[in-house]
Amino acid sequence: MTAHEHTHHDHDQPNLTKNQALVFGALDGAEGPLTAYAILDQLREDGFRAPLQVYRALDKLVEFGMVHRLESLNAFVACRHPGCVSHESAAFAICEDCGSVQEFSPEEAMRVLKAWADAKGFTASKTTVELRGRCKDCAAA
Amino acid sequence: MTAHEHTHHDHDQPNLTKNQALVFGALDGAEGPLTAYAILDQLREDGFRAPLQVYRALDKLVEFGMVHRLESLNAFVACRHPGCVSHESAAFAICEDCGSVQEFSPEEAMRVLKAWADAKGFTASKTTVELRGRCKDCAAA
DNA sequence: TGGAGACATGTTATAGCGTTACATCTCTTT
DNA sequence: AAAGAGATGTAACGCTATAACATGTCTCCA
Repeated sequence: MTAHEHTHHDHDQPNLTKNQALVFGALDGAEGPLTAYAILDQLREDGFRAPLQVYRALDKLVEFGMVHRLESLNAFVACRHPGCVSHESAAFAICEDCGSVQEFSPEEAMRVLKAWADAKGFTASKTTVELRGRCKDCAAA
Repeated sequence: MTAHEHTHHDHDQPNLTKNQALVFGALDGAEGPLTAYAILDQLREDGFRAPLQVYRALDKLVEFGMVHRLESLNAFVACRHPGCVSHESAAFAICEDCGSVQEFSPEEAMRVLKAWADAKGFTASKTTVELRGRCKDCAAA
């Protein structure tokens, strides 16, 4: 079972290893983001025993572009790029009331950031954009 | 000694408490970002003994807009807003080679993000924008 | 004047997130 | 069969952050 043949952020679904498939399944089935330890607890019945098993799988899944890390939460979500846009331009709106996360692709904003980077000679390998606040539903409640 | 009378992200320099002043001094004198524990170690000779002393001061300094938290590093930097722009629109370019951090204010990008949020009914209380990559100097080397 | 309230501080313990180091297993290739 | 590469298992540890509780230090005002 191999999980290679990948350049970087490929759009093809790679052949996942057993652990990668289990971790992705946990994230894909979850409503919101999960921490590594939450995933570990969920996968104990599948034989998971140590954090490293989760982190190793997460590293690969992020590399494949199938999972995003939310820096401001120290948590992970399965990728739901609306319209199947580039994984490079992902941004997240995180509701601090209900914990929901919306993924979106602010391509115009990303262009502006890239323009700044180009002008400064900065080569960005990853761009993190996260909005923390209150979602529509929670604001209405 | 008081450190109040603040609405939110005031531009006035508040009267800092002893601990706040020490922590801010450490960050302001540092070349790059510092973790809370690095600050703690640096302030042991000033009587600091526990992480909480640092975190309490950091919370206030962030609230005052004098310090930014870098989510992707779990570290903190003194604010160096070029041109004294709003603390609300701060972004950071973090070099993974040399550890340097450039703060900038991509107001156009922030406007685009705010427009998305408005359209979705999302009220953002904080916006995190961090570029990870390679700075000009390190690319040249 | 002395007590109440508000805020800052001190201290210990603990919870949560992530990695190092090392051993083993399973395939593929030759 | 031997060698190499990648995946996995396990234990121990280190870094990041907070909970809970105790104490100190002011100001205000009855």
